[in-house]
Amino acid sequence: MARPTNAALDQQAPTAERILAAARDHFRQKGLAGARMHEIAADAGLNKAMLHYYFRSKEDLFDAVFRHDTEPFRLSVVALMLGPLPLRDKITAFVNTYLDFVLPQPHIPVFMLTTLTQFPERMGVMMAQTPNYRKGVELWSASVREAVARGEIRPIEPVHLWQNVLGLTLIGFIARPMLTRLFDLSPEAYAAVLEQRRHEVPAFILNALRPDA
Amino acid sequence: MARPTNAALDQQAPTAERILAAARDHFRQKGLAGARMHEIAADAGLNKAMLHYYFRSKEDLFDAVFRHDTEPFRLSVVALMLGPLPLRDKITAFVNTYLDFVLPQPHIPVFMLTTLTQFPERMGVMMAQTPNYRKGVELWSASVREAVARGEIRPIEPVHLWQNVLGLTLIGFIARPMLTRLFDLSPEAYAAVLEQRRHEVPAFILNALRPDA
DNA sequence: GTCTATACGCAGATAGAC
DNA sequence: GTCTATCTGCGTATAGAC
Repeated sequence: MARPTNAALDQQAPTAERILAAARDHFRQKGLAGARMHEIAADAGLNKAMLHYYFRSKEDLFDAVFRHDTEPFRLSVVALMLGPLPLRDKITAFVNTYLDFVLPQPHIPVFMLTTLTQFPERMGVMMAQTPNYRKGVELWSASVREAVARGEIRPIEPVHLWQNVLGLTLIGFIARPMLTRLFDLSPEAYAAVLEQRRHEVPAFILNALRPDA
Repeated sequence: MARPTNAALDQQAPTAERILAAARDHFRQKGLAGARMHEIAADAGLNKAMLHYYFRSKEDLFDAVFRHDTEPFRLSVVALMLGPLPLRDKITAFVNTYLDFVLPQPHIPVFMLTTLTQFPERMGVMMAQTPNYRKGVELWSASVREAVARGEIRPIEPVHLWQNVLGLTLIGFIARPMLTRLFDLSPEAYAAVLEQRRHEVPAFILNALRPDA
């Protein structure tokens, strides 16, 4: 017998895990306000009381989901930024790391961004749970400025380059409903497009940064 | 006496307008599920009953807001795509059109994208309210392919180029909470960054597309 | 730990006077 | 058109038996 792909349906898993897995699906797709505790309970094969037994309140459950969804990714990115790679390799590595995390769970980007927009105070909480993030950003900025000074890349501000990398990488997940309709793409065709971003995005960025000969 | 900037507070405006203006603020920031009818009513200087008198239900009110927020922009973009400009000018014009629409109302991008993610069926409704959108997309794709064939730009698929233009243009509005914290930018400094996108984005794209000499 | 039953509040929606 | 008062259902959360 094949294992169910969704942990929420795996009756073997410990109760807390089943709840978290079910909660993820609902919070990612409907947000904090839109999700319903009884639906989460049903998907986890339990009733509402158990949710409150394991996680005191809806907000606590939401916090657990949000943290679980973002933490490993944040830590990877900081590690990457602190690492020894030269700028262009860091860019490529970031794109690949992002796609590896998000392709299996394509709702995460919208979930993260809308949560941070609706509750900006959570950004502070997240940073507090991300050691060395400030050092990572400073190293990024420094290495962009150095590359510019050395003439390796065209002049660009670190904020703008970071924005460009991020925007190009996540747009496919955020604008999915729009892009599939506009270009009339099947789910399979769209999955292929997302996979192509792995090469398309770094190539686009590195071309844009290439200085005149 | 200066006119209040927010139409919701303008006691002179017709009631329906005041409701819509107040509703926009709430739906943009909290979404359909998170917004509260009595809060919208209070901001419009009315009570809940009036909201239901003018707009039968919460969903109807939401639809009106969503349409109002997206329609003029959609129509502009289609007009632009159907127009006579060469590809590179179309890209620049798109960026500027987008920024003109969104800079004064920076919550719109997240509002639009989360709405379409949570209720993908609305994409169909939107398309039905956007005449010639299909022709616009086809013309875009054709002109990208022609430019590639003529060697004016590096080879790239139309979906990818469209994605890149969109991602680079809207990321600043979507990732605002993240970027301001990471790079420690004041609201004024961040506003300046967004304004710089007007030049930064087209320059980045045109560099990326530049074929080898 | 897991359940059933229930408390409690609040949100959306309506009735009906003015 | 605008209001006050009210209905109704539903959603979170708790009590308490097993």
